[in-house]
Amino acid sequence: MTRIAVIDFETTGISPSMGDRATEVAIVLTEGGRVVDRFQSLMNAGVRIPAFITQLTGITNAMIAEAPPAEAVMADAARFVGDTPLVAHNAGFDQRYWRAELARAGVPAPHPFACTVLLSRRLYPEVPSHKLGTLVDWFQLPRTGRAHRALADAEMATELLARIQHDLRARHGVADPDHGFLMKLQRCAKKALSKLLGPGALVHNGSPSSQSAVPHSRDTVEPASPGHRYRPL
DNA sequence: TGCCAGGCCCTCTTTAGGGCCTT
Repeated sequence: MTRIAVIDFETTGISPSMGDRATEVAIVLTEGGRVVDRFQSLMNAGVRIPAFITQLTGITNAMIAEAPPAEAVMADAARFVGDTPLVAHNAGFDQRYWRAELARAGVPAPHPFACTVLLSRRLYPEVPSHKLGTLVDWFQLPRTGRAHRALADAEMATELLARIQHDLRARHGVADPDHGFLMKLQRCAKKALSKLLGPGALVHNGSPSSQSAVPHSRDTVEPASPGHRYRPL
């Protein structure tokens, strides 16, 4: 069964190379397109959170002060992921934090990252914006919590990934759009898409509501609740 | 308060510049 882990970080800024650190990580583990496990934790990296980041995410310095050390959280996260390939929305961002924070924890980070922004740009050129929130609204995907919190964003990215995989099967006849195929698709030049997806690769069929119903990836699992580690009952 | 980076992508391009996307 194909496993994919969808990850999202909340951070103090946009660049770990400029000293920014992760403040929260969430990972949604899927198997065969269904959510089978979740991991979420705030983390204390010993840095202060800028006010505008608190305004954006709702994560405060007081919340971080009570959180476990970043190195311990990242080691747990790495154990949770194992060798499962990762997916993120704007994966370059999350991959940089994944590598930077795991390096601080002394843990290797060889995981390949597929990117739902790149996949969305290739599959849905008609969408006016490829921001996660815009795509969720466009496809009428469920929202499970406050945007810009790690677990809620990871859940939304998981729903978007399910939509992408559904459309690859239904519209393009891809029997198994696994992580390897997603990596190949996101690297594929737009002019070469028809070779990978067929002659109708860039032909969309109208508004999202006119398309066939897509089963949600979280339909069979319990909704998220506060805590450090989430497991479906 | 707004900027900080990095990779992708488009175009009035390719010897470049700027928008998008993430926090």
